[in-house]
Parts: sequence; C-alpha cells; structure tokens
Amino acid sequence: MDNVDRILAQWAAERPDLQLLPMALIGRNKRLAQALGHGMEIVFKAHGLNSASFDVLATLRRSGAPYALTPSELIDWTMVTSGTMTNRLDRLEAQGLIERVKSATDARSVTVQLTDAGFQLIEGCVSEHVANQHRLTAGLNANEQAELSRLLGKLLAGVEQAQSLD
Amino acid sequence: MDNVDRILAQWAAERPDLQLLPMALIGRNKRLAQALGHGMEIVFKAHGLNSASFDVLATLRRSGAPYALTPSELIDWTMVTSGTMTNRLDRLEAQGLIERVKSATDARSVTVQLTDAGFQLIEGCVSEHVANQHRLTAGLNANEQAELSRLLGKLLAGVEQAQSLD
DNA sequence: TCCATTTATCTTGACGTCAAGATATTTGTA
DNA sequence: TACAAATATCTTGACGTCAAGATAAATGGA
Repeated sequence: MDNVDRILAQWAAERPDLQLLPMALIGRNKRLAQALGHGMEIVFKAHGLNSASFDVLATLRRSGAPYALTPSELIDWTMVTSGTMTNRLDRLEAQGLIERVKSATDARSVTVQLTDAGFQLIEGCVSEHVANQHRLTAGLNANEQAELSRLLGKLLAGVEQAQSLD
Repeated sequence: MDNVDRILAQWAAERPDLQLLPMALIGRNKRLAQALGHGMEIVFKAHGLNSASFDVLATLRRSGAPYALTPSELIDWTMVTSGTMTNRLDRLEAQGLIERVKSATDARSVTVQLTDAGFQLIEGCVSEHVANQHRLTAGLNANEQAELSRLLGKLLAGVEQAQSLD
C-alpha cells in the first residue's frame, strides 16, 4: 500500500464509476520521475550543478569533439524554449563552463562550446551520475529493467502518437 | 529509434565504458512523465485549471464529504512545501473554488473547503480527466498496463528505500 | 536587386516552486 | 502557572520555466 494506492482507494470509494488502471500507472510514473529526479540532483549539486545545467553540459559532451553546438541544436535536444536556453547559457557562461563564440559565417548565430573547465567538470560528473543511476535502479534486476524500459518506450510512442492527433 | 535511443547512441560512441540500461529506463520514465503531463494539462485548461489547482481540488474531492482538509493535510497529500500550498490556495480562493474557514478550536488552523462552484467544477473535470488518462494510455492493453504499473511500483519502492539511506 | 519571409537568438513578464524564516498559537513539562 | 518547544500557516527572495514578442540577419522569389 503505497501513496498511489491510498489515492486510488479514495477515488474507488468516492467515484466507483471511474476506470483507475491508467491513473495507477500514470501516478506511479510521475512519482517515480520525481523520486529519481531528486536522487539524481544530489550528484549534480555535489559538482555545483543542477539538472538544468547538467542537461546542457551533458548534451555538449556527448555530441563529441569539439563539444560545441548552437543554441538551436541544444533547444532541440533538451526540448526547452529559447528563453529557457538563453537563461541556462547565461548562467553557465557566468560559471565559466561554456563560451559563446560568434559564428564567422552567420551573424545571427552562435556556437556554444565547453570550456576546458566545463569539459573536466562534466566528464567526472557523468561518471558519478551513471553510477548513481545504477544505484537508484538497483531495486530491479537487469531483466526487469529491460522489460520496464520496453513498456515505457511503447507507451511513450503511443502517447506521442495521441499527442500528434490533437 | 526514439529520442532516448539517440541520446544513448551518442553516449555509447563517446563513453563506451558507461552502463546505460538505467539511463534508458530513467530517460524514458522522465519523457513519459512530461508527455503525459502535457496531455493531461489540456483537460485542466479546458476547465480553467492547471495541474497545480487540479491537484488541490481533486485531493479535496476524493477526501469525501464535507470536502474539507487543512493546509497541512493538503501538503501531506500533494507533497509540496507550505509556501507552494499557500500560493495555490490564494489563487483558488480568488477564483471562488475554495474557502478558507478559521478553525473554532485552534486559532492557528484553517480548513480549506470546496465551494459549490469548486465541487461542480472538479466533479466534471475528474470525469474528463480519467477518460483522457484512458485515451493517453491506450497504446498498452490492460495486461501491459498492469505489468508496467507493477514494475513502476517495485522500482519506486526501491528508490524511496535508497533515498531514505542517504 | 528588392523586400517579404524565415531563421537565430534574446528579452519581457508571469507563474509555480522551493528554502528559509517570520508570526501566532498551542502543548507539555517543570 | 510559566515558559520552552512544537505546530500551523504565511512571507520573502530566488530560481527555472514558458509564451509572446523583439531584434537582427539571411534567404529566396518577383
């Protein structure tokens, strides 16, 4: 009987007409995302980051040398708005972890580049982050994790399908 | 090959040392939570609500007659801070959907009560919300949904366990 | 070539959230 | 009874986010 079960029990008592299986699944998914988010923030914080700044640095790092992308490319990968990205980049630049370099060929454009300090920081942070993810998911064995990942992927595809029909 | 797969492929190329199964699972969980959140907001918005105000009204509704809880009880159910709850209640009160009634027995305390308008609004909104949840999860059959819910619950318990050891 | 359109980025204002702390009241114990 | 501790709620200041729009530059068709 977890917190989600308690909520479902209340609804079942008050509104026996409702179909609650989707709510169970959606509620647990949300709680899990919150709990995992909290568990991951601890590692980010230990490196002076938060999930927003980690997200940007990690995107640059995994893009490969020379660890540089435009704000538009970062927006596509991270799925945030342009205003959010400007704000994230301002803070990372103030921390000396990225540089904005003006494009030589397009005066509207900028490339965002990891500094040496930024590369060193994210490189160590990612290793710890992945180890932390391993720790956080240790409640399921590898087969269960793979099955969970498969079902999440299938549902995600279905939701994005439903979304595109709106 | 979804967005999460593309991210994993980049990491696999750049950092073949990393164990990526937990990242796959955690990434899909997060994307799914975002996509479901967006899909659910549409119904809330159609009733003049957002997920924050829906959360409070639904908690009051499912608590049963007389549809009244203290701010502290609402904080426990919704897992937000007291400042967040004060802000939510201020807005709902301004919309005429809840009332704050001073306790007769404890001058520090208040009960938050659904108004008639608040009850009517949440009653219809919940019905549509549950139908919408059903639509959003239609990509999985009932067996798959139950299995997904089970695995999410098991992992959630494990994460909260790991959390409590920090 | 010109200019409307598109593209790339940044700015503004509002919102929801949190952590920390303020205020007022009640409780428990000496 | 008196008063320290606990409790209930609200306030403040900062942050991350978004939607809408501003600015500047590049593009492409007449």
